[in-house]
Amino acid sequence: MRTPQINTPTTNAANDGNASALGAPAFSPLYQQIKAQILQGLENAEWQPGEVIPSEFDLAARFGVSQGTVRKAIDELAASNLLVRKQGKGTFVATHSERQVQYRFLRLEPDVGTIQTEGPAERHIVFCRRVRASAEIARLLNLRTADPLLQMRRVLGFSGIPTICEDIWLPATPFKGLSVAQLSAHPGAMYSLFESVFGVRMVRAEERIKAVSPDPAACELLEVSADTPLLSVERVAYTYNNAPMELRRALYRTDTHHYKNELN
Amino acid sequence: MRTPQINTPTTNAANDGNASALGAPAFSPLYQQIKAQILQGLENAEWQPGEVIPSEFDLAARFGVSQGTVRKAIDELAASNLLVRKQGKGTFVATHSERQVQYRFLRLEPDVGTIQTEGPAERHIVFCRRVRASAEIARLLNLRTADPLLQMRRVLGFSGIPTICEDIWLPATPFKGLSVAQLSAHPGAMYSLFESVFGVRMVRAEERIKAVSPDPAACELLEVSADTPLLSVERVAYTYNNAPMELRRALYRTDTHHYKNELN
DNA sequence: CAGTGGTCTAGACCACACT
DNA sequence: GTGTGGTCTAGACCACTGC
Repeated sequence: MRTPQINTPTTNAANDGNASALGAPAFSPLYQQIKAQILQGLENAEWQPGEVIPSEFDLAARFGVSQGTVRKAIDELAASNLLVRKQGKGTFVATHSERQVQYRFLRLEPDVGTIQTEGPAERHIVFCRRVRASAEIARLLNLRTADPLLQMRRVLGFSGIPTICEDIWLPATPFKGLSVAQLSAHPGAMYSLFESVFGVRMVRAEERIKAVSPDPAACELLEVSADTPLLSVERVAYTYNNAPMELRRALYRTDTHHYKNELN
Repeated sequence: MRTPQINTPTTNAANDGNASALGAPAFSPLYQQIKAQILQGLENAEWQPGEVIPSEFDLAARFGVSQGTVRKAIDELAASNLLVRKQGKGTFVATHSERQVQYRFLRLEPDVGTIQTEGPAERHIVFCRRVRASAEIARLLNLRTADPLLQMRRVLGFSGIPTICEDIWLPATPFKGLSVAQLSAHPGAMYSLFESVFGVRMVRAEERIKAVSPDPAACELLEVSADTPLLSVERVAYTYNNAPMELRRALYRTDTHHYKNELN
């Protein structure tokens, strides 16, 4: 939000082709630069989740471009679920708590057709403690080995059946002060808490899925026998700038549920 | 491509608000109608995969709208991977054979970092026969029970290790004449053959994933013991109009590979 | 060079929400 | 009504491709 400067200062309007003669081949369309500026505003928490951002005309004036250009920038941010447009009201910073789907990245759904709404799911936190990063976890979270982490284990159940058992690792610094009490008290999903209390917004995630046999601990927590195959889902969730902020290793029971994926 | 007519004939240019006073609340933006018309052209095979479609200006003239409106329609079709834009050359009908990724919907990748390119994968067709649809398969493919189907079973291997075993069901009518010889002869992926020989283009797919223990037949084909958990992937692939055209039930070995998913 | 898609503008009007 | 996002237009110029 600092610099209304665009590309080379020489030709501001229209299009100025490559930025600098004899320079790097870097050229990005105006709307990409606007997009980057708005993204910067989001990272700097200039606007909080749920708040409106300035109108397209305001932003256009601020950046010295036309409304259509701002529009295209916002279009892309809205497509990445970072902003939400509401006709007649404004453009809002996306938030986790408002979402219909309580579980942002959870792709598990019940086998039976429809009626079973899943309800709010029973949550049980097994433990929450401070640990140090193993080499592997450090690599996935882009930290150094032995960096401090928070680790928690929890079980999610649907209709009284424990279905998901997951270990969660978080870098200690951004989540300083996170406690079991907080986790238990918070009504909504975990990402909603991260957002409202710690200002950490998860933007996208990558999952790696395998089929495994459960270890004894998981057998007990999920109440299954040792020969029941489970879905192993390793998820790394990212904030802005592709910065990894969370690692989850979960085991899903798939006798009554399945992992649903849409391919385009 | 038939009717250059848009919404109500009364006001062609600009925007005419709701189509008919006192009529249904149906209103769709011009670019959506253009999009539908282009889609119609794709369904009617007016342009073949790999071919160019008319330029934005040509289409704009044909439909009696501005170039920007056509552009927005094409934008959405390109976003759904139905069209591919190439600057300076034109807009092309998307094709499977041209794709870098040989396997359109396959999300399995090797665990080890990078170097192993996977190669072209070894393919082995176990059988291919005519069957009749069970109630369940008929439901998934939007057919009637006992409708004629083609069923084939095949095994895919990477680096000499059999990794995927899948059953494929296809409605017999659109795929009349498909033979093992054809399948074996065709160099590329299966969807490429469907497209070039039978004119069936798969546009999107849905997968349901579970963890299972293999049945004896799968054990033998995949060379694993009965207590090795496998990923069960049921995929329904759709053409235009959300018409299901293929059902696959696959088992993936996940000891050396994993299913990779990106969540946004 | 002409033709294509890609970007940008300025202005118009529509649909929706709030007051 | 005013202000917001949503659609549409007409025209300009840029970037890339191929003749």
